[in-house]
Amino acid sequence: MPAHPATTASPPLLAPRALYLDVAERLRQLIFRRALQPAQWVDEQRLAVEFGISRTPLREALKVLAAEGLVTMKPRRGAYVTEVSPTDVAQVYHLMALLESDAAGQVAEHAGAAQVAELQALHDRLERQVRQREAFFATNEAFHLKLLELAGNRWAAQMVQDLRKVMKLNRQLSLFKQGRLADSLAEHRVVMAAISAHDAAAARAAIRAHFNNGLVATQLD
Amino acid sequence: MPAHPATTASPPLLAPRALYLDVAERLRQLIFRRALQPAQWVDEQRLAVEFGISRTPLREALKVLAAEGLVTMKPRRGAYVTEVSPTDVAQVYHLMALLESDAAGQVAEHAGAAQVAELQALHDRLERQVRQREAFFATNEAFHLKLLELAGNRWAAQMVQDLRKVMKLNRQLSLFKQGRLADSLAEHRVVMAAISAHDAAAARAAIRAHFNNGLVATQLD
DNA sequence: CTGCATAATTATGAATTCAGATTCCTGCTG
DNA sequence: CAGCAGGAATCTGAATTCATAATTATGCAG
Repeated sequence: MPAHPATTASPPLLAPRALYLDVAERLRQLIFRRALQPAQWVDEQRLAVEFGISRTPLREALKVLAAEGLVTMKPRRGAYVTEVSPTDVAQVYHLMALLESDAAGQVAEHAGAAQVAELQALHDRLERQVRQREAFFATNEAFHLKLLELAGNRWAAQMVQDLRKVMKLNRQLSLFKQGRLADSLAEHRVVMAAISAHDAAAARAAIRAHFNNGLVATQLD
Repeated sequence: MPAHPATTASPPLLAPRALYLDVAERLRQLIFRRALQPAQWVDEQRLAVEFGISRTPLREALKVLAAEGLVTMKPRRGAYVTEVSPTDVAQVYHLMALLESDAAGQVAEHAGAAQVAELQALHDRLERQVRQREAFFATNEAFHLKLLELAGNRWAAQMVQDLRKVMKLNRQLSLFKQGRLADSLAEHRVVMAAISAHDAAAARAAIRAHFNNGLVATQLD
């Protein structure tokens, strides 16, 4: 009788998930941190050595990033980090406003007390992190993703996640602007109030205003 | 007009485009034609032989389809064609309504006469093809994509294209329902009228109604 | 005959190898 | 000295090979 230390173990023991997905995530981080800059050519060989893997999974990951819009594949000359124009930024903000305002409306209408509490908890954390830019950034993203999750449309959630990845390509993120953090927080309060009051129209309007202000912030100076 | 840097030169002479993209398209066709059915395992080796290629570009293509949501990768056991539940169908219709109604509003507000004429030409073709299911289907898709193109948001256009791919996974497409073609055409007339009149609110409402009716049609019988 | 352990087969995931195209360098020519 | 031709080096894209996990088949014990 074989002694099974972990018969309950989930299918992936040593390989939690596919390597190419890990590599894709590492590449995203490099791109977001500007270790790979917009328009820059992606050196497959160098990265494969750096990651300690072969080019095969790296190339698979690059194709996923290409489908997400983070890189562009040029035939016979490899992958290039996508450049995001001001027009792109405006279009992506517009779409995020569209998708998230719809989600906020749904949540305001259908969310139960427990779900609203989940959102409120994230919002409260935001209030406390207004002085910590990085933490605020992370919690802000968590809040928006939770909103999408509560709305219950997995396709919308996936889309917004992809759009957020693209936005991170843009150095001029609104949250990095002077005074924007406090403004953003104030706008979040309005969103939370509308959702708590189950006022769908107000929630939609608040989210639209939030994203519109965010877009305007990126366009200043 | 200062054209884009490299619009004049045709980069792909002998290599029209990347092989993995061709393979991805062939796989999509197999999936849409039910040669690969929902929940079915995708046999890499068989397909590689069938396509006369190695498994490498095939696996790259599968990763792209996974990012699009057409297949699901299960670690250590390959790719499976995505199953689309009735809930998924409803969610995807909702998103297409959201994105396209916004696009229709933009077009109604900002499109010039030439652009409206382009749409009208496609609509006129639809009117003539009401008895040819396949042709109607193709022109219908062309109309919707043209609408997105005229709205000018490339991210929205890409999203709707991906959503349409997912919808094709569903055998119960509304256009295949009895009497739905004629109804769909009537709804398109309302959309065209609103756009021609540059009535954004009416255009948005017409598109929403169009998709809502389409969703309801998939849910009947 | 049923159920489980073990061996053989098969498939996935990744590394390696190979072919062909592109780029870069060198040296020649005008 | 500039510009181009030719060739070496480099890189992409794809095939092939290899290791390991999963599946199926087989045989044995109860």
